[in-house]
Amino acid sequence: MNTQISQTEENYLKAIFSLSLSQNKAVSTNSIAEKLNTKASSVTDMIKKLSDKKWVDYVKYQGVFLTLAGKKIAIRILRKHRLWEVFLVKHLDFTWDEVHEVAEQLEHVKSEKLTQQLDAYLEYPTHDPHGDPIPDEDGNIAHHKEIMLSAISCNEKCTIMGVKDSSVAFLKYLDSSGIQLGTLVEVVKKEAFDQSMHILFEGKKRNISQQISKNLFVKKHRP
Amino acid sequence: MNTQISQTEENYLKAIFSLSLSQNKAVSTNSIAEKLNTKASSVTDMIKKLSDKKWVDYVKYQGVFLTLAGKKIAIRILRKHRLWEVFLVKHLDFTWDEVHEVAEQLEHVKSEKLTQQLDAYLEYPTHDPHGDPIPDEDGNIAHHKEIMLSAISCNEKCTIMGVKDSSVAFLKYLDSSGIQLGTLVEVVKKEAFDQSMHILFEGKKRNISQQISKNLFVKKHRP
DNA sequence: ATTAATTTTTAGACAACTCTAAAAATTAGT
DNA sequence: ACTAATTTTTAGAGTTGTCTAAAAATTAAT
Repeated sequence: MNTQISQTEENYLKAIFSLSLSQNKAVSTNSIAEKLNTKASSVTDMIKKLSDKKWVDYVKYQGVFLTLAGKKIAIRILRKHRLWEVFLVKHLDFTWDEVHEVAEQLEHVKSEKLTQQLDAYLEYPTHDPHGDPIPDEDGNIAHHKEIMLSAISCNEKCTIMGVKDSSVAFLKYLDSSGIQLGTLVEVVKKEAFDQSMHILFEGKKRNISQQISKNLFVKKHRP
Repeated sequence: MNTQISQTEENYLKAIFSLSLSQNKAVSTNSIAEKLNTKASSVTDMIKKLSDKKWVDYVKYQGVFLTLAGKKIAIRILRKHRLWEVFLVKHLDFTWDEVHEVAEQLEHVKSEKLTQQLDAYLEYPTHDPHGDPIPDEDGNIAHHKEIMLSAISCNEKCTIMGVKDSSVAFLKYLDSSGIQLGTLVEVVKKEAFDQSMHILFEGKKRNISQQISKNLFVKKHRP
């Protein structure tokens, strides 16, 4: 059995990890296929391989769970991905909607020293440019409490902490609106009709749809 | 035909480029196989593919030449490799014998913006940590005149400009001797017997074998 | 509780890259 | 110039990861 992990295997573990975060059931073959833009039959093949290597627990027709070993690998890749994102934005003038594609490649570079030194060089950042937490060397993830802007009531204030949807289109929309991580937002009014909300930030007033407010993580300010 | 270049194809082009520098004949199948630690039959297969893609000119049993397009790709990879080496040494505390392996991975990351921004961030370095020139954006390489320390006469002075052999073993030897790029060296005496030479640098005297002096590029000081 | 719809797996095939062993071409030696 | 040694290519096969189409299992619906 080949002992070296391939980029493809890494991508599968990363996808399974990410899917398992938003549920506590086994991860289905189809959901993995959709996430990786591949076919269910390919996923089944790969899952068998990952299972042989003891990175997932697999029961036929029942989907998979990551083992501890598998989770460790997935988190290590996530850590690299997010560290590189910080590097690209902080030092190479990338915007937050440009980093993902390049980080997808950089995350597969294998060198313990590289990761550690990069972490140190960036001064041990805790979050990436989208507000997602960066796992530490031991794999601990400081996950933010998941409060969405859509859950904030009238006249309450909050700070933008992260994005749920990190598609290029959404990030570009935020840029054009002037909304960034750390932006202080006050909810002025909510429309019962379509759940859109009027918000106030940096002196500007805006109306945002529920689709927007449901994809922004916030930290509520104490009243 | 697949239009995207694979990492393997990139490595072949890089190897052919490097081999073609030290000769002006066609590059042989065997020499490529040796360089890439693979078998001649695998090389033949790949060469056919590269030839189909118009990256090499290939005549059966006669070896290959890079086409202009092929050379351009090879130089672009070399540029990325050396830029990353500079980054690793300058910012991430890597030593010059550690960088190669990691740069071999980083050089395959595909992003024009990444390369350009990295170049700018490093302030447009002209040489990598081994003294090898970094091609500019247009592929121009400022190649140093190839004078070896072994060709320097008694009582002449010179500066170490680069290494020919960049194996880990050789680089470590140099470190332990205190020889670095930029070190000013005076040739004190040459033994006719074994061509070893006595050199003086930074107040220290040393005897070095011909194997060493033949692998150090130098710039002669005007008399 | 059967049938229908959906999901998942299997079977067979293909593309990229690799290998070993044998055949063909080139080069070198006398 | 002819044989011997070397280099290169071909033929056939293995590995990884992918796909389509069909079969099997699970889930949903009446």
